[in-house]
Amino acid sequence: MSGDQLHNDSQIDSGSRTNDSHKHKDKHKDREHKHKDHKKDKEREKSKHSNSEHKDSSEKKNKDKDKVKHKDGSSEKHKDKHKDKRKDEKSKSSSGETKIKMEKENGFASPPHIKAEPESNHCLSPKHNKSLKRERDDDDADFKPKKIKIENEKKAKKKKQDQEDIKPKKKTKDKRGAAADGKKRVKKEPEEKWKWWEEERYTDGVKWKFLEHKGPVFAPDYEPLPSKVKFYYDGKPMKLSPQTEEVATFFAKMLDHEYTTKDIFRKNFFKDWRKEMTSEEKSILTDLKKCDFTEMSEYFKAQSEARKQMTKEEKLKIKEENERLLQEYGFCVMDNHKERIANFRIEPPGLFRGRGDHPKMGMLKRRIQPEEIIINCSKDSKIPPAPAGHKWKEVRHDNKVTWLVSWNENIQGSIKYIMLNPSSRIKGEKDWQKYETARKLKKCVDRLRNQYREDWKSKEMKIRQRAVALYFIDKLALRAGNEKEEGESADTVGCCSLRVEHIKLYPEMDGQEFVVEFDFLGKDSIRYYNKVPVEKRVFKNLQLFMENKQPEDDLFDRLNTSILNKHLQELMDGLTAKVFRTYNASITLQQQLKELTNPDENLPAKILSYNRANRAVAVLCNHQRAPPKTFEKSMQNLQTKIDSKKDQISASRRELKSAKADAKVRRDEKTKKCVESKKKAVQRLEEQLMKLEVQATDREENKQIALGTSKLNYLDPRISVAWCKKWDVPIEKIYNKTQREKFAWAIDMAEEDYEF
DNA sequence: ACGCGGACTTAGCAACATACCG
DNA sequence: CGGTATGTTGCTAAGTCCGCGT
Repeated sequence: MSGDQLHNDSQIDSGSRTNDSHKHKDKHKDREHKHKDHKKDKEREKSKHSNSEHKDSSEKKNKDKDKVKHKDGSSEKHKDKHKDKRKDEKSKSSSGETKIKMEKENGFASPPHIKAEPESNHCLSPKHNKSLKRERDDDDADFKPKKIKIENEKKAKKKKQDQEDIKPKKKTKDKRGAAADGKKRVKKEPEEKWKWWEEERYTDGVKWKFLEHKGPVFAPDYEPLPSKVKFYYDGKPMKLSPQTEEVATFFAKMLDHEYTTKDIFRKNFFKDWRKEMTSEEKSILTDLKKCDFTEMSEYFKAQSEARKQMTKEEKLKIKEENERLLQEYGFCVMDNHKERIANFRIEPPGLFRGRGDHPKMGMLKRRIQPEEIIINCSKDSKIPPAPAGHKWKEVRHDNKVTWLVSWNENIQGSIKYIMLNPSSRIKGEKDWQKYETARKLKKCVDRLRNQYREDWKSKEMKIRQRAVALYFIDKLALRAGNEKEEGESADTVGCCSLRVEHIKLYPEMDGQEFVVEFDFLGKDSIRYYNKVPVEKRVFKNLQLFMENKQPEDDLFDRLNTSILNKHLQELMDGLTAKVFRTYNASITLQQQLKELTNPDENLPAKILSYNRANRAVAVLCNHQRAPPKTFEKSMQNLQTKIDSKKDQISASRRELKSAKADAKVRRDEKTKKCVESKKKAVQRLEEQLMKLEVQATDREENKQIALGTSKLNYLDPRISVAWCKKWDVPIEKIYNKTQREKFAWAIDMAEEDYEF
């Protein structure tokens, strides 16, 4: 019934769909889909275990009586770019055999135990969330930065450090901290840290009232090579003009990287290099193959070797110089407070290397001149001077944005910015708000889920697609998937931009029904591979969406991120696709922590539990990393240690035994004591062994999973802080110094009973 | 609606710094 | 004390999403 029905229905509209889903703009000439880079992806490949379904109570009662059709007039606009054969070897990717065992950890993020709280209105009502705190009074009279509170941070810090270095009386003060971060120079923060989270916030898009900074630091000028370092063309030495030589050095420095052997890289490089050449050079240097950079390359290797061999003093000097630069340019004043800048250096010139199969790899990233720089600061601030003999492109005073400096980048034509550090108020507030939005989603996620399940039955194709896509985003934490211009970057996709070739449907597989196999490259060309059983209705819809389409056609041809987000916005104020990732990540952490933490276990075991919870999130979000180069070896080392520890234990046991025997015979105080101490020794060793084993497990499980990204971007830090408080785990075990700075707000405000 | 520029978040990797081991 | 394993920071590419102009 429903199947046939659907089928028929779909034919009604398949006409129109097929029509345009097959007309392709021909802008996509061809792209050679080589995907050589797949090696890496393969290595990382893993199969995620299937996730459990949302509760699917209402399943049976919905028959597919509805008609599916496109609303006529509905934009027949297809995202019909992908014509060419993007078929590539992906298919041969053996389905996830490498898999990382994670059992339920990677389960679907929605915990069953969250009951629907009764505030649908909460979510519906637009614009009511307003602020976490009172609004900031905007006519705040004395908001001008007359006095800068933390102005002496620098000095204070310095002094502190000195102190520290001199007399390590740190222990008293920072006993908990000492363990986790450096024992010696525990850098002290300035006494009273500014708690911006206790202040009112701006409304109406104003980001600051006062902003002063020193401008960017430019890349050092090019220093020509010593004349003894030769470049050869066709076997003959050739002196290059400085600009030409500079670009040549970029290539030389990459010589032993694999990508200098790639055609696209070489082609792009050579084309851009030639643009830098004098006409004479241009006429001579016509073939990259005849260019010999090896002497240059050797020279740079020697240089970096020499750098490593520098004496302590030399190194210290460099360090001091860097520190000076940081102190001068690394901070700004924003609204009365000195704040750290994230990236105060302009990106130096070099050869572009995108990630994955990037069509622009090898292109020359130009050196940026002051004349290309836009400075943003407040009118009444001291405007940073341009370098001598130069001027800025523009100085503007836009307090509706957060950046201090911007420039255009020549590879993608995008804008680059200098902005503040994550510890800054402006970033922190935003981050906090992000988690508040996710918590708001928590309150209405059940309603939303019911909604999209209903929409699977809609008669409008567009709505069905939207609903299925949303299901994926929710269940699998996929990214939204904006359209990308073809040929501008690597061919990667997200949910809305999935193509037919990226999924395979299996009505039945390994005893499970309705399995969808995903295999595509996502952000940063990281492979997403997963086999998921889905609800029947989803499965049927997918079949419908795929009817009469080519592999390179869009799966959701009536959907894009803008349509989806518009819909989400209507369901909940502030809701967009990425909120689901945040929500599902955070709720998974919370729930996993609850599940995995064993109150009786010791500290290392608790931390392992935390890492496992964290890992469950990383798996959900597909945060992968290349296995560390030294992984096997370090694993082996650890095993050796474990083995020797075991030996020690048995030796120690034997001693204990004989001591006991001895004690039985001699029955004096001394031997008794001896037994006791042997007993202790065994215990201690066993504890050490445990710790090592835990470490080994942790590391093994972490082989190709990156925890950092989720920790930094997806997990409400208050969950972690609360967990630490609850179980008496020092926060330093979970967050390093940078992370503690970024999450200072959460550390300060979350209590042990915090609920996401 | 749509396409695009702009602003801002999220991402993995490499270089660097520090802890650790023999 | 030097060399290596491990943790941290810097770097910048690659996403998301919004708002504007058409």
